[in-house]
Amino acid sequence: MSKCEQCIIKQFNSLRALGKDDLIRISGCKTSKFIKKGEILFREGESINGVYCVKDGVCKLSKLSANGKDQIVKLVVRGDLIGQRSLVTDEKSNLTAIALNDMEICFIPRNEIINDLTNNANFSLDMLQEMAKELRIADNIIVDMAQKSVKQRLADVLIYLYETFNTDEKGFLGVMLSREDYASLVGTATESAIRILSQFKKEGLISTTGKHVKIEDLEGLRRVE
Amino acid sequence: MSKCEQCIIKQFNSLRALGKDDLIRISGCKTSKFIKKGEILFREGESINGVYCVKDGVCKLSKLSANGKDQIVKLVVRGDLIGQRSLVTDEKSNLTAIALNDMEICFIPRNEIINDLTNNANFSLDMLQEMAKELRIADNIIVDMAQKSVKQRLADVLIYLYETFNTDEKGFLGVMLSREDYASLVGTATESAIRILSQFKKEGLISTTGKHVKIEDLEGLRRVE
DNA sequence: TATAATCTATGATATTTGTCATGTTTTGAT
DNA sequence: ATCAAAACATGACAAATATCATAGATTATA
Repeated sequence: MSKCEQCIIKQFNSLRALGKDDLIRISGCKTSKFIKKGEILFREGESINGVYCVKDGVCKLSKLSANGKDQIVKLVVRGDLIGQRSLVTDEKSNLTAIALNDMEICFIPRNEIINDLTNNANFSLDMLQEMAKELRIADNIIVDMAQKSVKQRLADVLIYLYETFNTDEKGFLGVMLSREDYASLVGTATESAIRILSQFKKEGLISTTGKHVKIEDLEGLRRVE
Repeated sequence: MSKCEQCIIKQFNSLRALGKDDLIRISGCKTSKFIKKGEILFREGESINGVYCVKDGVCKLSKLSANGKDQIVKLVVRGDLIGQRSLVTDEKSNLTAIALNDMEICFIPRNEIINDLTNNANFSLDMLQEMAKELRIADNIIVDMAQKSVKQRLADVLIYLYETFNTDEKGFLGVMLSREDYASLVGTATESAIRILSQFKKEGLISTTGKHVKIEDLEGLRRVE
């Protein structure tokens, strides 16, 4: 099993703020897991009791709305932590986490890391900064959800995916989502998402082969209204 | 001018986590202001360079969307801090703050408080917990924006206002918003907000006298679909 | 207190989005 | 390779929401 103090992934999250001794201690009690595509890490309402550090793969954080549809709030990628909020507030999870890929993750139990939060100002400040960034992003999403059309939001999602996951050798987006996931990211009906993707294809903005999506005209997507 | 160390308002925000000495120091360099209804505290893109502590009154935090409409992201009330995010990340403001009431606020310059954030683990942890709560609320708003109808969102807003501001002697909501503000909170056109408020009146859920709104049937509002 | 400016209200209509139905394609398991 | 299940696609229609136009009510101010 790999050691936290040597792991490059920690550069991408608040664990970078911990000292070597703390990392060695944490390394000793962390567990490492492989999660298969589609598997559930945890559900809304469950206690997480620790934080996950994503070594590889992608995962969606979603919430069930009153009308029975899942809304994806955030995609979590390599290097991200999951569960900081519950760690900090000691509440049950507000979201459900489901792997979109095969994932490799490490789990650090709450007991082992909660003291670092109260004693290590570097660590808590780093986490505070990360959370401040997330909050700004969330505010921007609220504005977009309220003010942009479904078509614009779907174009935004495609641009976001392109910029976040890049493309594979063949030029396809580095993450494969179902049409339902697209709908759930945008906050629309699955049929609407399908229709708009079809329209984008006709307009030459994207091309698709099954679930594989290729961005053909990034600037065109940016111009969608 | 009132002294921070004796001020009861600090109980409601992270300043409660500071020690007496720090509060006395901060008290010595804070400024106190009265802001009139409609006045702008700061605009999107400006540097705030400190935090505001709201002693009295209400203020809206909004963001201009691409289509030219303002979206209200959050209402800030007595006891809240404004500008923590910018304090933490040292970025310019992402939002515009406009008073909905006559307000009384204190301003604490960044330089005076930033060291507390890096040195005082109690303070940064408290702020981290507050921000974690805000982030959960923001996630829930994203889901509501994406999945609920305008009518439901407007009913939610009325319930939120009732629970947050209570009512005056005559039973009217403790905060007075324009129809445009209602629309901007919900994320819809002003005409749509007006129409739905009219409908709520006809259904006996609320009554209005000019800008004054009275909740007549709270449970009915909760049942709106 | 007049008068302009702003806010509220409502109708008519267009546009967007959701829902239901149906057929096709892809995927996964045996 | 075959079959069933799931995912994708599209048409037809309904519902929700936005936009434009217009008029009345309220508010601020000279």
